[in-house]
Amino acid sequence: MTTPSQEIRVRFAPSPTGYLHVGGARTALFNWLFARHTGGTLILRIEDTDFERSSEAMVEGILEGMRWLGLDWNEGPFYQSRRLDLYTATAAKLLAGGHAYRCFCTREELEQRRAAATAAGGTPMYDGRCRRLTPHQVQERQAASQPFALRFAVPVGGATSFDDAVFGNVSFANEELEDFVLLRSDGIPTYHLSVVADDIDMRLTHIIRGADHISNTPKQVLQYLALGAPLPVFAHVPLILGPDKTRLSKRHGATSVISYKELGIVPEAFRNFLALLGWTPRDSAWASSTKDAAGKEREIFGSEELISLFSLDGISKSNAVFDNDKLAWFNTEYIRAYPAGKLLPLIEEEWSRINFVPQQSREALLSLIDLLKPRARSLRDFSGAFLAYFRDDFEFDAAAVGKFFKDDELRTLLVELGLRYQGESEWTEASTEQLLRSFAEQKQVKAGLLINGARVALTGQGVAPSLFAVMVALGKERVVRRLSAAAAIPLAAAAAVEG
RNA sequence: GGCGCUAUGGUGCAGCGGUUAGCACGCGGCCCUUUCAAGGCUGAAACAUGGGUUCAAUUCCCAUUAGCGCUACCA
Repeated sequence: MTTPSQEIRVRFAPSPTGYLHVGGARTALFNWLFARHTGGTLILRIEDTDFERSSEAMVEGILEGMRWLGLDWNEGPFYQSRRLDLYTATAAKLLAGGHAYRCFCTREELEQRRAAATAAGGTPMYDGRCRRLTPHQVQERQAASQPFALRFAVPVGGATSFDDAVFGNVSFANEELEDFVLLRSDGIPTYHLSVVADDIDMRLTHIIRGADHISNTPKQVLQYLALGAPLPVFAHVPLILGPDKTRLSKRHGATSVISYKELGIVPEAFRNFLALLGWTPRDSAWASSTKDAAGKEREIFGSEELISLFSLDGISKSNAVFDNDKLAWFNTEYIRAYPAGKLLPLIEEEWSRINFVPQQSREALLSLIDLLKPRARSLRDFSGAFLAYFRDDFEFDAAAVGKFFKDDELRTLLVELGLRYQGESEWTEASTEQLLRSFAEQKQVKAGLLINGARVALTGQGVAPSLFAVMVALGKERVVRRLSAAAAIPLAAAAAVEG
């Protein structure tokens, strides 16, 4: 990491018209990684100039999403709705410099002309008629207090281009750009004006944002030029698509970041997954650190690694499909790798969601978590399938009962096994296993039958850690109690499966 | 429709003129085994199409096709 001659300043500028969605989250993440990598500054700016659609609740939702992902910022949040003076001043500058003009066309007129142009097979673009108004005509209309919007006067002819850190040189013919609106007739700035005014005012050096803004960029470049401001580096990041390769939307399921929290995803896993959607570490300088012991490429990167590895030139140009399976894999990897102490607070959040307070000591909880985490797919398992380890009130999984518990004789045997365990004084994995195996031999049944049955009776699940480890974790008292109650395990569950 | 961008297995990426086209997720098989994971071994699976440039194209150029984006007094 070299010391930049100029401080790096980037921003995440969401519009609070919805919750933080995965695309926005990745943009935020890339900005954050870039800022942290370069020792720069990350600014949070709320683009709420669309008063109709913006709300404070949405701002809170966005902040909550960022906090969950562990993305912090250095300045802000700034609200554009409170910086209106800057925009009108900037607009005045543009007007004074001859780069903008008043447009008296009404919304209705505009719509009509657009419809007509489309019907005629043409391109619906503002025809610039108010740009040709004489000073006298403008004066007249103003005197008549006709409402007007302020439009940018796009240069005639030529092209506007910029060097994108991801896409390279991108160029647009000026004749393709229409005289876009800077200030609406109510005096509220449009996005085109407020971004540029803010990006200049906040001295941003890099603009990292979604590729859906590429087409807007020339309009912004033109304003920088007109204002005599230095151009920042633009870096457009490809979009995230759903499995059907269309833009990610509610239709594809969870799109808000916070819904992944509710799904039991570990934030760091989500971050790792997101970082690798559209970005990969550039090999060369970090070759050793991106390979595992066997020399294969790794994909699990902690926050610090991600920060040190991040660079703009590792961003790919094509859109990426959000893959839930891969996210699930990252999640299990993180859950397995986390020490129990780090997992506990996350699990406690899960429990509080279902109003459950465990009675065990912290030590007991930690060892239970260590026992269970290799099999966890989600934090939700701890508030669902794994509940039998933490309390006596739990459900029997119908499929498990159906598969391992059909036999009536098995119930009798398990009850008897419970009685045997009751008489045991030693309680270790070895002793419990030995007792079960000799009991099986004595009864002339396969040990596996009892093991499978006992697993269901003890945990309610067909899937569990090693049975004898479970017995030790549960403790003798619980094991005896649950085995003794084996006869009462609901048959309905089994019937439901068979039916 | 116009303009822009993109195009390697099902998915995410690597490759940056000459490779048996690599890795990860997912999928199949085998081993391990008390269940299920994990783990070990292993298998199937890709350079969109057509032209160029070049001794040589997945790689460079151009078309075509497809996908996505923009096309508002939304952001």
